[in-house]
Amino acid sequence: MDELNEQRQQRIKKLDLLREAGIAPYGSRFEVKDRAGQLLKQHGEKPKDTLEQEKISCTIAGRVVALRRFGKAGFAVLQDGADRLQVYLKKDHLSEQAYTVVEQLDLGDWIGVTGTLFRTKTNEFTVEVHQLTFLSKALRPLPEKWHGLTDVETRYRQRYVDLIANPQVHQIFSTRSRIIAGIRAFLIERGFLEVETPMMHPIPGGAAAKPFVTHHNALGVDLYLRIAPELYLKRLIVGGFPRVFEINRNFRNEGISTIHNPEFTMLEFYVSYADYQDLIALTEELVSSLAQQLLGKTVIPYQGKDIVLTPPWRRWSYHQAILEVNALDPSVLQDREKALAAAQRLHVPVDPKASLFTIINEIFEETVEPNLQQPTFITDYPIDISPLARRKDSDATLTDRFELFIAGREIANAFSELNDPLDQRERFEGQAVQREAGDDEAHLVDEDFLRALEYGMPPTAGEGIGIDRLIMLFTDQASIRDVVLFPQLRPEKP
RNA sequence: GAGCCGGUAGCUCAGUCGGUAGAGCAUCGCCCUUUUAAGGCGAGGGUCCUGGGUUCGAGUCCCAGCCGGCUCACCA
Repeated sequence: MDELNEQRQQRIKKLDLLREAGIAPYGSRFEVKDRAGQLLKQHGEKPKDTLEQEKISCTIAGRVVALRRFGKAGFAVLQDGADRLQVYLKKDHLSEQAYTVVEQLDLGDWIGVTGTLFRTKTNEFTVEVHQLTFLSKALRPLPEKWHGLTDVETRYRQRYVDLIANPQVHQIFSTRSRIIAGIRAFLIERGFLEVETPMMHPIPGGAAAKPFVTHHNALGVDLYLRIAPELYLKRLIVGGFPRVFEINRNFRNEGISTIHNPEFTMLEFYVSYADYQDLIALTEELVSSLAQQLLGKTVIPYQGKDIVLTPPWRRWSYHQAILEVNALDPSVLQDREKALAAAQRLHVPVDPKASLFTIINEIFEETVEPNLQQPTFITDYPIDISPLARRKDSDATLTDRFELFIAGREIANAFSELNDPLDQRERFEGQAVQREAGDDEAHLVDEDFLRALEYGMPPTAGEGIGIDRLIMLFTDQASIRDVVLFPQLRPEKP
């Protein structure tokens, strides 16, 4: 803090000077009549003469992000949302008090101005200011004007500074908001009801993941931050809502990486009477139409490569993909020893005691997933790794399920829901066996969920989409931390 | 959790072989009424991440730790 004091003390001194001149350094209401972006759009292309004839008056507010003063006049650049507009501050045009403000102005301060639009000698679209209202004093200096703020730790810890200094970061989070709004509109248009289900669960369910634990004092019970909303949303299908969705946070007590944050945003939606094939079509339409709407195209750049979101996307069965990518004989899918040998040959590290489906899944993750750069629906997952999904009619060892991969990452997971309460109970019991065998992420039996299914759930298809990863794709970001406003970091030392 | 890389002024960064810690921007003073990385002249500003050690002497070498990034592990 001490090293900051020089600049900070200077600014506090100016703050006092403003007070002495009768100006509130932390003001109140200001009637903003115009926005910089809208002025640029409406008048920004008009030639000098036209602006001089029209004498357009405007009132805008914003943060001073550049200041070029000379003698008794100067230019400031105001940042108003995503837009920047230059204002001209000339002593002759301002009251004595207003010019006092100009003299004490620092980078970072907020001001409101009223004036007329014109073009400077260098043809810059500018507001000639006649009235100036001081709105708020910044006591800390802004990062350097040319390089901005690049220190990654500071960018994440003090996102407010990142947003001030880096317009492209501002843009990413604006896009994030528009993507989520677009998804919401898409679903509501198709008859979905948006719902909110509990974030605190007595039994963490709906996914295989380690939960965060918390405690409710009055009830005297431990609760878990949800790892997925799935089991609650299906209760609502039982309750008779035919189409529901929820966009909200899930919490998983696991590692942090460029594609994992402990809290992340998930869209889950459920469609009565539909199956997973219907969701394949819906997913293609949702993602490609969002791309068209927000980016104006369905072939989008991601980390130096083009991703083709134009439907239709590739469909590839889980087992076919494993066999084709590795040129394996189908018998490895049935024989644990053969699978183990194949894994070793392919340099896929596996526990020699692992079950057949675990070995096969390791091979899938190691060899197939990285190849799924263009959008691909991997279908027909084995039942052993799909405890909530409906069995295939044609093969009881597989499920009516798909996962969507783009850029080598899982983006969505969907299936025809298992609505047979007796089968579901058996699956939960199978999970309990896996849990006892040491898999602490196997699903827990949720008796109330089973009771709900026993009241009858219509045939239903459900899907979860990882919103942060989708946003990474749309905004061409390599790290989830760059699409989450306040990513999780170790607490700062006091 | 492991490996690699990084942490020096408010910000962006240099710092040679171990020998008094630097630049640009920002800040302060003076000049300047159309600039736009404005300009000119002058000035101030440092827990070199922290703690040990080696040394006559450490930003620099060694050890331990903290924080961050990336990769891996983990995460169906």
